[in-house]
Amino acid sequence: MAVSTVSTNAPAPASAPVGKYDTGGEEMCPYRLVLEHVTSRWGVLVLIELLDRPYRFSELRRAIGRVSEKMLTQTLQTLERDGLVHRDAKPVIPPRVDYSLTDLGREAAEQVRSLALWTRDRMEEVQQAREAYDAAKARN
Amino acid sequence: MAVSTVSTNAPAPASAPVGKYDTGGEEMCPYRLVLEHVTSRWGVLVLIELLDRPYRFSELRRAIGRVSEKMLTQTLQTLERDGLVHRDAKPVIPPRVDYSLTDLGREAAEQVRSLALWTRDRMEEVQQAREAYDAAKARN
DNA sequence: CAGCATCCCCGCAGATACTG
DNA sequence: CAGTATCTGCGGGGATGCTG
Repeated sequence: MAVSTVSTNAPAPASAPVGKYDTGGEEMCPYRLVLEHVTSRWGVLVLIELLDRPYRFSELRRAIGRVSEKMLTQTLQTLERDGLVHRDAKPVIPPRVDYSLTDLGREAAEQVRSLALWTRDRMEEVQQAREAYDAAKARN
Repeated sequence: MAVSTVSTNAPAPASAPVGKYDTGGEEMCPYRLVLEHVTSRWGVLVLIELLDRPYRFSELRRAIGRVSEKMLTQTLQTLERDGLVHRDAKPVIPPRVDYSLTDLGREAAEQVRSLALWTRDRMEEVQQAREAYDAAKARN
C-alpha cells in the first residue's frame, strides 16, 4: 500500500508553528498526519461522541471522562484545523462554544466508530487470544 | 455511544505486568485498549502492510520505514497477544520469522486501511481547511 | 465557562550493545 | 536475522493558575 514515511523532503518546517499535536515532527507523508490526528487517543473519542450530537466544551469533557482540559483543547483545535470539527463560539457571557462535526468529519467519525464497535464486539476473542498467549509464555 | 473511561473499578492491576505498550495504565474499558493498539502509530502501519502479504521482521521494518526495531517488536507483540497477528518462527539458522494477519486481524486491518485510504483521498479538502483556518488565525 | 500560559514529571520511544 | 537488555532524552500530557 506504500505508506512510506519519508515522502517529500520538505524544504522547511517554515510554516506556522503548527507545533501542537503534530505527532512526529519529522517529514512524513502528509496524510499520515491526518490519520494520526483521527486515530489519536482523544481524537477517536471526540469524533465518536460528536457523532451523536453537538457538544459544548465541558459537556464533551464530561462525556469522554479523564481528558485534561488541555488535551481536549488541543485535540479539538487540531481536528478543527483539519476541517473535521466545526467550532461555533457564541459571543455571550458566559461564553458558550459548541462543537460539531463537519461533513468531512462525519465521514471520518463514522469509520472510527465502526472500528470502535468492531473492537468492542470482538473483545471476547481478543481476551481468549490473550489468555492463550500468556499461558504459552508462562509455560517457558 | 458511551465510551466512558472509568468502567469497572478493577480490583487490581494484579495480572501480568502487561507493561509494554499499555497506553494508559489506569483502569479503562478494556476494548479501548485494543482500539488503541489497533490505532496506535505503528499498529496502523503494520496492519496495513500485512494486509498485502506476510512479511519477515526486517522486511516489515523496511516497508514501514523509520520504525525503530524496538517499537516494531513491541507493536508486533502487542498485536500478536491480541490475536490480530500471527507469528511464525521457523527453527532455522539464521532465524526466520514470518508475520501475518489472523482472521481477526484481517478484519481490523481492512477497516484501518479503509480509514487510511479515506484520509489519503480527502487530503485536498483537509489542506484547504487548514489554509482557511490558518488564514483566519493570522487575520487576528 | 472556555481556553491560554507555565511548570514539571513520567514514560514512550530512539540509540546502542549484546545474545541465540 | 530476530530479537532482548539497558540507558537516556524529550515531549506528551497532567496540574495549577490566570484571563475574557
